[in-house]
Amino acid sequence: MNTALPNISIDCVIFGYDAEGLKVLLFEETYLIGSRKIHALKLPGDHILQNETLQQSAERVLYEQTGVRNIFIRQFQVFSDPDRLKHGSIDFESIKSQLPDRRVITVGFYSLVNISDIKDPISKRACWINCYEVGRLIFDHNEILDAALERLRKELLHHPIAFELLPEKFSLTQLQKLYEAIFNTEFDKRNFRRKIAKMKYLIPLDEFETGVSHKPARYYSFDREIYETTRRENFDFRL
Amino acid sequence: MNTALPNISIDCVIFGYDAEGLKVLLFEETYLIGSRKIHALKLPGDHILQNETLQQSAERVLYEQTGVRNIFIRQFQVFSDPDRLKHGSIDFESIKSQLPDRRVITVGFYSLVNISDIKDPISKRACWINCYEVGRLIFDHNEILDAALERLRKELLHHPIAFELLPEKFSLTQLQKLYEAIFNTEFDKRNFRRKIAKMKYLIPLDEFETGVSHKPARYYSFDREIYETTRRENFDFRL
DNA sequence: CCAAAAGTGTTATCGATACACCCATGT
DNA sequence: ACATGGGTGTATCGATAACACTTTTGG
Repeated sequence: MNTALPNISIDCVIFGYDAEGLKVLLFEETYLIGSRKIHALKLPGDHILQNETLQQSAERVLYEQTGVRNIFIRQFQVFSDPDRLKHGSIDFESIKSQLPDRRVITVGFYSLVNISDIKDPISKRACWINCYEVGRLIFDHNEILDAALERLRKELLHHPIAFELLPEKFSLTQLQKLYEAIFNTEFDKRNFRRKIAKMKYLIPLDEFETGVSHKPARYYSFDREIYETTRRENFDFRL
Repeated sequence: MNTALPNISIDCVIFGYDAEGLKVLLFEETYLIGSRKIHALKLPGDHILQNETLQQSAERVLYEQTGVRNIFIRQFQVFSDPDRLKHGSIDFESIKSQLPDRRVITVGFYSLVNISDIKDPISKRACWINCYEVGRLIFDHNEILDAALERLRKELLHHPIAFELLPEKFSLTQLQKLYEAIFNTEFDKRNFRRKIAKMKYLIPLDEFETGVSHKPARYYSFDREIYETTRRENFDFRL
């Protein structure tokens, strides 16, 4: 039988992107305090089962929340403070009786999805929240979210994961806006495009935006084949 | 009471450096197969206790093995394959009865120590092995070691952790040899030193090598203060 | 005086940055 | 015709990479 391991869970920071900016998928949990229902936001997560790896567990949670599979999702850090459940947006003592009476260590995963790929029926209790407007979450989930964003940025500097967040075909402006959303800054358009031009795995297509009242943008696509075969490990220890 | 959590352990990849090159600390475990004692090399590790974080657990193991505290040690990856104990240098079935009968997920830590800082009496069963000459280890420990080395290299490109491996005062040649050992390559001396010269937190001292039959090298030291205050996050997404 | 490692400079190329105007389209 | 965002080039500066000789010491 496939029981859950008692002391280990995973939590998923699922980043999504659309025209409004960078978002994160949060899940509304309901607790009873006395006879009052109270709602608290948390990251989606679960305990892991006897027969699955952490990776499989995270993919399962991701699928349950978004209905998509085969998506970029990666572990980034373990959170093991023995008191990690005692902090956060909701008073621990009030809900203690509704929580398992044992210590739980959690492994943080982060994921990138293209929001428009996701058909509506995610869980009714899940919602996309603008990444920079997330309020207080339950437990140590703010800490997990912050660490995920930091890691996402680091990763993005060296790996082409941005394309996970975009539709198959995208304009360079979309790509630039995405980078700007994630790094919370702005880039110069010409320099950005020069950089792009050096990436041989970004393929300019013969398709263009339609129905816009300005010069239509060319679409590009990301060619993973070319990327895998031409990427060079960059060697530089600038410290 | 401070019991151990049953399903979670940590394993430490402790890198050390001396004139002979980059080494890793391994631990000789003894198992009984029938009436024969057999020896197998593994990474030092332990289960974690109820009241400690993973970090504390790793620091405890590091202290037990090396006698040093306050050393750079950092988690890098969780290994959670349900069958992870079944692979490795020693036949799982033969020793199964000597292992806990449950699944164990392990968190890998890597650490850097200066071998010459370590007084002799490490555990009698521990030894330093040249990093590139490690044979087959028990369980999935080769995988953990490889991942640690990869992570060490990545980290070294952007953070000044090399100094953890060197004595307080060191020559530029020592530093270069260290980088060459870790990256398993060679660098041009002049270009290397030019790069060093830009790092304002590497302080040239008025002390020199003695007793060598060639021009004595100047010693340098690493100033963490200056590093912390002058480091800039480098922004570049070369993909 | 010899051996051994320390230390040092120049040139060519490449990548990063800063900056302003014309183009194609829908209304 | 105008408003909107798409698209392009140049000049300066700093970083990288390739390359060989002189210096200091101990033996």
